[in-house]
Formats: sequence, C-alpha cells, structure tokens
Amino acid sequence: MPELPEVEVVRRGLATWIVGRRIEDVEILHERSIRRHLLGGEDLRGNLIGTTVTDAVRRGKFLWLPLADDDVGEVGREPRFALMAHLGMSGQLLIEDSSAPDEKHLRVRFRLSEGTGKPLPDELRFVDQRMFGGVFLAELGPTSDGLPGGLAETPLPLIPEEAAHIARDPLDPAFDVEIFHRRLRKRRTGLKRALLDQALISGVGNIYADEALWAAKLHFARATDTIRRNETARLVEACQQVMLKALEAGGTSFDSLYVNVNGASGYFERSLNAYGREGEPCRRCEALGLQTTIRRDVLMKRSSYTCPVCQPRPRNGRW
DNA sequence: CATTCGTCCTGATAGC
DNA sequence: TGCTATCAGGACGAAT
Repeated sequence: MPELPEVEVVRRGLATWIVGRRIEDVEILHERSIRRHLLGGEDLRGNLIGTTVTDAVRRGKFLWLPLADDDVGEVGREPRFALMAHLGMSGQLLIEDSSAPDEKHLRVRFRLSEGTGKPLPDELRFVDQRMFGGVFLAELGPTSDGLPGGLAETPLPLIPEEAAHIARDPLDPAFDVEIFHRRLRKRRTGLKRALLDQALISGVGNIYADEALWAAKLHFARATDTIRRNETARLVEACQQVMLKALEAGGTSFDSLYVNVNGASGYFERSLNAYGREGEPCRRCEALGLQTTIRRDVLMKRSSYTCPVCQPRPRNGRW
C-alpha cells in the first residue's frame, strides 16, 4: 500500500524522467480511474494533450505534475494546472516504452514526446488493480495555505484545490510540531484515528501509523486531548524516522526506468516491527529478555498491531 | 461544528 | 474441483 515513502519514490522517478516532456496523447482504458475528473475523459484528454510537465510535486500521498501550456504566451509562466494523481491502494505510475506489453490493470496511458539526447521511454502508464486511486486535472491555487499543520509562508509550488485541505506531512520542512500538537489536543478522539486524518497530519497510512506508535511507545487508543508536548514530539520523530528509513530502502533505485511502487514496498516489509506481526515477539521486549508477543486489535475496521508491554492500553482510551 | 461510519474495488485466501 | 465468504485499505460523502 503506497504511503508517503512509496509516493515519494514515485515522485523522484517522475522528476527524473518526465519533467520537460510534452504529453502527446492520452488513452483512457477505464473510466473509473478518472472519476475525479468530473468533466469526463474527452475533457481530460483535450486539456492534457499539448502541455509540458514542468515539475513533480507531492504532499502527503497526493502527487501532481504542474503543466505548462504550449500555446503562445503561456510558456514560461507559472503553471495554472496540474495532472493530479493519487495511487490509492494499488496504483502505480510506470515509465515504459510503448513496445512493452500492456499491464493487466493498465487504466490510463500517457504518450510522451521524445526527450533531448538519448532515447527515453515514451509512455507514462497509470496501472491500478483495485481502482481506489485515480488521475485528474486540477487547478493550482494560491500558495498561502496557512492551514493544516503549516506555517504562514508556503514555499512554491502552488497547491491544487483538491489537496488544499491536506495537512503538511512530517517530512515537509515546514511541518510545525507545535501547531500539530495544539490541533491534536483539541481533538476528542484516539491517537491513531488522528494520525490517519490527512487534514491533521498527512502521508501516514495504516502501516506507518502502527510502526510510528510502536516506535514512540504510544497506544493507538490514547486520548488525543491528554497528549503531552514531549509525547507529540516523540510521535512526530517516530513518524519521520520510520518514513525516512523506508524511503532510504525504497528510494535507492529511484532513477530506475521502472518506477515500481509494489517493488519498493516489498522491501519495507522486512523491517516492520509491529504491522502484520500478530503473535510474533516484540523485538524491543525480546532484547530485554522479555517474552511478549504483538497483539492485533480491530479499529475502524482495520487491523492495529501493538506490543501490550511497550504500548499499554490507556485507562480512558478512545477507540 | 466535530466525529464516525459506510462505501467504493478486485484478487488472494480460507473453508466447506 | 468449485463455490461462497472474508479481508485488505485511502478518501470522501453521509450520518450521527
């Protein structure tokens, strides 16, 4: 499941291989993957064809490619539109040559102009088995979000309206722990629910939420309005540490032509401490000579994994 | 207003 | 063998 590190790996691949290329054609193989483009497939095609990708930007799990219009007078100006993508659960953005056979779950094909110099793959493909993800055209809004977890001054580039409600992620240099702490304390919910709320802190999904909570020795049901400043700091550091480690593991091959999200996340599984480890020993306890096993609970219809010793359940917790 | 729930989707897997 | 049931999860609109 692509969470922030996996999406960042994809972003780097796109920044390396797609920026500067022109979109020559768009082929939509499944309408569902463009459902968030309300004006439909023909509108999407018409708006994309002839534009040039100027950048690859990410916030949380949202990814977008700002586009310059080739029309006279538009080149060189700040892009006003972007091709927005969300990978959902199973989405991939693959950079491939048109000679490569179509993937079984190929949903949208973007044919690209040739780059300068050596021959480059001429297609960007959106592949998505479960179709929770999608692509669409977004209008870029003003820079000053001043909002979700952010500082007043927002560095470029512009943010699509559809992502304006998404908070800063823990790897964003402008992520502000103090603002996050204050907003967290105002919540009347459990800690993991808050972590998964993209309007409060973005990029954290079910897997890294469990990993960060384990690393910070905090329970998912801990009431957010009782969180202390040093606990928030510990949690944010845990999020950063876990995500940076995953990024390090998956980001090493970002210049590969084949940007494979699943391949990247496959590596991460080997270094998980909590997620998916029900019944297996807690590594931290094990090092201390204790025989504790990770337990699984169901929260929000999703699995949550904790160490009952490192992460004791709070008395007045909120599930 | 804040918070929580239900829904979308497909393929792997378990159980009979 | 082949059928059905269950599970996985991000985001968003609906319900509370």
